[in-house]
Amino acid sequence: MSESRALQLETALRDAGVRITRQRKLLLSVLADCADHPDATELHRRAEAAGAGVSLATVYRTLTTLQAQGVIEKLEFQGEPARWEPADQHHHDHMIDVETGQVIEFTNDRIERLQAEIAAEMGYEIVHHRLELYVRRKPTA
Amino acid sequence: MSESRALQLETALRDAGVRITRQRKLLLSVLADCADHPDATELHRRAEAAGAGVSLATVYRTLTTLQAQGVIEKLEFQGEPARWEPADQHHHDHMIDVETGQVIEFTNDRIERLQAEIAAEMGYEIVHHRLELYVRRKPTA
DNA sequence: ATACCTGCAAAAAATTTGCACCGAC
DNA sequence: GTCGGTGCAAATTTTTTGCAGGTAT
Repeated sequence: MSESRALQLETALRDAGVRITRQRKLLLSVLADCADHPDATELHRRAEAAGAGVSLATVYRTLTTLQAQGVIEKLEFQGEPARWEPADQHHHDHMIDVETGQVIEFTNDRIERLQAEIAAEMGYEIVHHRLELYVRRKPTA
Repeated sequence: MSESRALQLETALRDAGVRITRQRKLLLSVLADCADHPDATELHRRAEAAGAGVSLATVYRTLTTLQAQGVIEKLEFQGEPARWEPADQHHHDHMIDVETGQVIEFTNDRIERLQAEIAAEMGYEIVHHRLELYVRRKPTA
């Protein structure tokens, strides 16, 4: 399943003129298995753990390439190194639990619409946006 | 005016146990004059331009101190160095014109409320948030 | 007088890049 | 075979820190 997802991407990338090297294959498979939002160093660690070698420089270059192809997305939370996630079909925002560091994804159409309205009112259109809620679990009274 | 604002802050800071040094006075006055959102290097440049000297290390340390005192706020836009703004009485979000880099401040109560609702629905309370709209001027058809 | 602050220069942390070699197509 | 990709190590960029001396209170 995540196996086939990675293969699917390889075809699409090749069609887009991106060469499928051993390192890229490896990173695609590591990314396909991500349930979380790892940074470059962590992805490098996982890739190495998966057996084959990749240099950290190549990890960075590959992430940039895959982002340009729309395959992954870059997340830049407060002051941490950049994290990455497979590009999803549906846009979503992020909630970060400040205690645990856990990242929760969510969507809300009303917020999306309001953002577009606000921009439009001021004569702009949205290219992209970033909404992050830094939260704490509510005390269960 | 911005003169008195800086003096006002000096008193408050002193009361909070923060020593008012020549360098901090200088930075407070530079910050009070900011209509924009400069980064540490830019603040350093302006401070030097204002006559007296400050080391960049001190600029960084002072910014951290002032942030801890709630006097200024740190902005971290996409991949750029951190920028700073005087802490305002009223919270606001930011719109960044991707063509010009211009930063526009805005507020929207409905968005604020929706955010709180979303967090609450999932059992969280918001500690703080970040909403950035990266926008482009709409073609005036 | 005593902390706390500052400058300098070195260290860190994250990411990028030059260059020679290698491998996908 | 060609052109783009990779590894390595060095460079960049932004920010932090150790230490010796300075200064606000």
